[in-house]
Amino acid sequence: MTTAYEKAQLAGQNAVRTAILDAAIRLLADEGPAALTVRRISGDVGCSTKVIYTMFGGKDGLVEALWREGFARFGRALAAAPRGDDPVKHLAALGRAYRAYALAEPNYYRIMFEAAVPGFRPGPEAYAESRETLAILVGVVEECVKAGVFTEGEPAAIADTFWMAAHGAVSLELAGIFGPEEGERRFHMLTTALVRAYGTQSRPGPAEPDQERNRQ
Amino acid sequence: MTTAYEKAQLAGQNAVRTAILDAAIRLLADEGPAALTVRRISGDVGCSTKVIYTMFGGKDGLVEALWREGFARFGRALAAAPRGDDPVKHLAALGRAYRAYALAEPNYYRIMFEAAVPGFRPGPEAYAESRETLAILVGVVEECVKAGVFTEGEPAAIADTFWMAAHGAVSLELAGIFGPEEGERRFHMLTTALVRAYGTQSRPGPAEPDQERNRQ
DNA sequence: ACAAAGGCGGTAACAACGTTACCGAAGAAC
DNA sequence: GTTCTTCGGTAACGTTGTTACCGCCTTTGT
Repeated sequence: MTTAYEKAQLAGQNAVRTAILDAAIRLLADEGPAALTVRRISGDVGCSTKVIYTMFGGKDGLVEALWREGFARFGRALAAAPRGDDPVKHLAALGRAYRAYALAEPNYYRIMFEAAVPGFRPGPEAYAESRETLAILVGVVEECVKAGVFTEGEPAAIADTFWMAAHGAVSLELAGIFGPEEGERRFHMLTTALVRAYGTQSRPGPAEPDQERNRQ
Repeated sequence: MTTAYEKAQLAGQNAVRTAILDAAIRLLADEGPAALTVRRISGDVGCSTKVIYTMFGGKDGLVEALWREGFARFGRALAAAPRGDDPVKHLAALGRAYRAYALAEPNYYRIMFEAAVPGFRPGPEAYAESRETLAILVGVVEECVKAGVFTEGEPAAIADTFWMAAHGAVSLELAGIFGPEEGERRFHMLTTALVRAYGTQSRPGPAEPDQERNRQ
């Protein structure tokens, strides 16, 4: 009898690598980050723990691979949001896709944005990758500015605030603060408020000295 | 020679309890949630691990005590925000106090809002306590509505969106996405945008059927 | 084609973790 | 004064991530 692991072993080390990743992905989706133990994964695959160390350099390496996988899925989910004809509608669809992804794959989201695996912190180049995933959001905001529905402002900064708002909303919802129905209402309320704000932004004109800014 | 632990033991079990909590608090602040191990805490206090189990029922019980301590500190920080004469200014001060607390005691914040201690999930009554801490925010929003600067809307819902926005901002900043200076700019931009949005909210009047809401 | 060398992987161990069974001691109850 | 309960220290158990050791297989050199 040949196990699945032995078959993958014959197919080359790349097949073993993807077999391990698949097992980890299934484990993460089914039972959450706490089930991601080196022994459990190697047991599911049918190999020893040593293989994970030679393939990924340790648990952190494997989690980083999961981290990248999560961002890839996240990016595809955002790219699949209906574009429509109106950049504002595209922006709204992007927001719904953001929340839908976080709720559909909460364990990936927690690994990506909340340090769900105790020892793991993504490297500095990982932050760049996260921003790259959110580049699509910057593009849509740029279109909104060009179309004149957003009156002024740096697109990257505006996009960041949408990101912060969406992240805060789904983060609290994932934490259990809001139920699903309340979560959707609040998410919609927050994002539409932001759209309204940037549509009615006062020009830098006179007055409004913003003297409160640097107190505290 | 009498150790600090023996002295506390003579002073009653309450003194032992606070001695353990103090050690855990110091450990959390100095080295983060990963350093919160039963052995380490009991070693610092000078007692055996068993005491923590009789006092708190296990590590989760101790972490829950830290969780409550964090919310108490958070509540005091929010209450200390300068009230001023204008509810909008009070709201802005509240936002700055929110961010300042999260940056000043990030490990508490992570325990409270991101599951920084692996096994620990706060109980259902804990969510009620978290909302109670944020009640001050609801009160300020109510004042803004009464004063007419916020044109309409349920104060609790509006307050929730401010909470979501603030949480998302500091959560991404704590994750290292934004540097401190950029973090402050983005935080200010997001919160002022929300204030602007609720000040210019369109009355439920005609048109605006909001037909995008329940698609996806 | 045969020997030498290198690397890959399984076994078993190590340190550290949360948790608990055991048991002695100390105080409470009658 | 005797008994009984409760509390805490010791030492263990079952986990975890990680690695030293050592065969076995593949590859390379001639």
